[in-house]
Amino acid sequence: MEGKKILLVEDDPNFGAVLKDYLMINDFDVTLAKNGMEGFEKFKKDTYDLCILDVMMPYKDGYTLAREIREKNQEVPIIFLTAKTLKEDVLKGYKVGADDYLNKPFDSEVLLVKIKAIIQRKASEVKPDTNQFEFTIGKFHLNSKLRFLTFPGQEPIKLSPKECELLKMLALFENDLMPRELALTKIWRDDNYFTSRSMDVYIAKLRKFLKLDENVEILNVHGEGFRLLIKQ
Amino acid sequence: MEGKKILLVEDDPNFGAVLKDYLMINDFDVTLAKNGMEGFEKFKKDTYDLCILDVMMPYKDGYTLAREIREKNQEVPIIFLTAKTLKEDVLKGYKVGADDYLNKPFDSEVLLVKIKAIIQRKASEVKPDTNQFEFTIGKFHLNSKLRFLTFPGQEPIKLSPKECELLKMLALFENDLMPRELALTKIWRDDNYFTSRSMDVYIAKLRKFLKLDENVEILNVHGEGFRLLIKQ
DNA sequence: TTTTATGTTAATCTTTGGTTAATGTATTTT
DNA sequence: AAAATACATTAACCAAAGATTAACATAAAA
Repeated sequence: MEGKKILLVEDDPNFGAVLKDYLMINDFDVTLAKNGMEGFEKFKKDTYDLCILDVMMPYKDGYTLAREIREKNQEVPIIFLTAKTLKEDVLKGYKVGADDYLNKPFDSEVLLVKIKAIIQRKASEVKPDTNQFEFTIGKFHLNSKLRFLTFPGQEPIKLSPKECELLKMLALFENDLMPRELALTKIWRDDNYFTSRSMDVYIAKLRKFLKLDENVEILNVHGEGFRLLIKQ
Repeated sequence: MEGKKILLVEDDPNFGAVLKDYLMINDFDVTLAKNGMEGFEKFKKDTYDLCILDVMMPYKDGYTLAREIREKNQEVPIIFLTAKTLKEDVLKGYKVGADDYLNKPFDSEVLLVKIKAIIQRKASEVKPDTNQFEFTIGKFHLNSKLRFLTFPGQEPIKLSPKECELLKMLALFENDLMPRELALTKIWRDDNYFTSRSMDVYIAKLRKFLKLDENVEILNVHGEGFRLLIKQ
């Protein structure tokens, strides 16, 4: 549950700051945006596990923002914060794809319980895309669930979570460019100098493993990303 | 969604009847019980897709009933109806394993939306067959009802409830990953540092028992969970 | 040729898991 | 009621696994 990324969009700066601090104390990684516009910009730039949106905001209200977020991402859970308890609002929220509704003023402990319940629920749902976990990479076979990379006549190689996720993503883009930025935001959940270097380290590790099959190779596309090349 | 069975436990006969009718008009198959005692009797006699429990009831309140229901069945969704909005009550409800909370007076349309959302969610969850209680684990045989683990030429080993549940869950995932989080939420009903360590202690105990058969092993998948490996 | 991006190794830091034993807690036996 | 028991949780310590960072080397682009 630790380190889950939350996008908090709240126009009241005091309340926003307090709530952010409270969530961070409880081991969430919180990004605060002070209006709908900024919220959507931040949403596009990163990958979040949960969005908490204030309904009443100037320029762009919570519902509009939620609809925009849903266009980009059908999965991410959304919680609305609202002072209103009007039925139409609640129904409107559910229609836009809300996961829960919280009336202000609310108890922080209740919010925490709800957040945990929602994140846990989402985690246990079957995701159609991410569900594939068996890959053939040249003579190799990758099981990304058990994190095993097998090669005929060899003991299976155990992969670390990062090694495994990276190789899986390369395999999904087989022979095609896997953008650097994509791997960083999806796997490292952050895109900066250090995570970028970290990724390079992992590329080196994978190359070492993949040496067993001379027809498999990870190529760099300068400034763009990497390419898992599988010859013939 | 049609014909789903709902157990409605509500002591106010007027309100109960109205709600029952409303739900039946909306194609649910509703059984009404007028107190906790009767509710539990009816629950044991049939299989329901959802329970809607009033919190405030004479003799046996909704929480107590929910706990009893949870003992028999960890899966069935529970919605509480309550006039109170006290924080402790909400938290208590979630701890007992509630799926949602509704404050009276509530809007019937909202209730309907919630019911549908919850039933749909539960339907999409994968549930391993929890009724099975006989397992073959290599040369071992586990009876999870009597909590006996037998090995040819040995006195049967008596297992404690936790030992047994954990081994059973591992057996259900035989040779596949049993996610740590799943065992914690299902068996320990909580997922935190201490329950996690407690589980590790139980894994150690099970490993000790399983040593008798060198083809049976509990492997760890770092950060993910455990795997009951049964060789050939 | 100067800057920027990548390759690689090793050191350091962090998180997770294994194990034993002590402590807590409820139930049963005496 | 006290003692015994069975079981579960917590603590403590160590080991293993994994991730990041630093440092230096090399390659590609501006």
